[in-house]
Amino acid sequence: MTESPDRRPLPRDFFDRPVLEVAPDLLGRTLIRDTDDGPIELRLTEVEAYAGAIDPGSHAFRGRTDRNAVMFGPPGHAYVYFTYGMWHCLNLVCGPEGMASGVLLRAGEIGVGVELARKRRLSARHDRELAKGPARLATALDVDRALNGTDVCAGPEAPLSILAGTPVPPDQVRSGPRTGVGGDGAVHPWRFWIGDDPSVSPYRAHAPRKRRT
DNA sequence: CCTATGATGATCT
DNA sequence: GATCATCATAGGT
Repeated sequence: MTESPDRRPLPRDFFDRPVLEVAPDLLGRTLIRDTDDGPIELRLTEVEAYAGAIDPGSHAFRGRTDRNAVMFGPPGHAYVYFTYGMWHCLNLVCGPEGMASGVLLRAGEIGVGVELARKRRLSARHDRELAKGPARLATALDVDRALNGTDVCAGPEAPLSILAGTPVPPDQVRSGPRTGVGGDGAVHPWRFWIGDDPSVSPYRAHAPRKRRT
């Protein structure tokens, strides 16, 4: 007997906590993207915590800029950034306000709207790869910087929102170093995922880029 | 399965 | 000019 997912929106208080509490608690929650063609729903299976101004791995580490301004605002809002010249990544801002902490949404399993996600992810050979990785997740859900700053606690009518879903029991949560984060930010096991879930992305250690000639 | 590499542009120094 | 919270592809095992 399994309990059905909770369709209530996560309250803003959920995000107004330290990011290391919020991040593992996001696993199993339901992210909804209300597109022009219909809704896409995703069950979160992998996230990473970024602890703002005290975290060398965080975009907020060197202070507020035009790009990261949303991170310094109130919790429960989307921070979307563009990277590597091609990709978008989606974060949710956590509290306390001003700490500029956030959770990178790294992977999930598409429930509703699989056909819509497939159209946006033509290179995916299996449905479990539709949102396996942060840029794939953003692509599958048609998330770009137009959604930067969206309040995700406003309910499923909003273009991007999150429902309580089915939280994951602590004994199913795994943790380890963050993907692609090097230097002093690499020591913290601030990546969280659901054990044995097929939609979780493979771990990649930080690799310095080779110099172009 | 695995590793290596090019793509591509905003952002920051 | 270098870096970047990445991905798709090519080719080897």
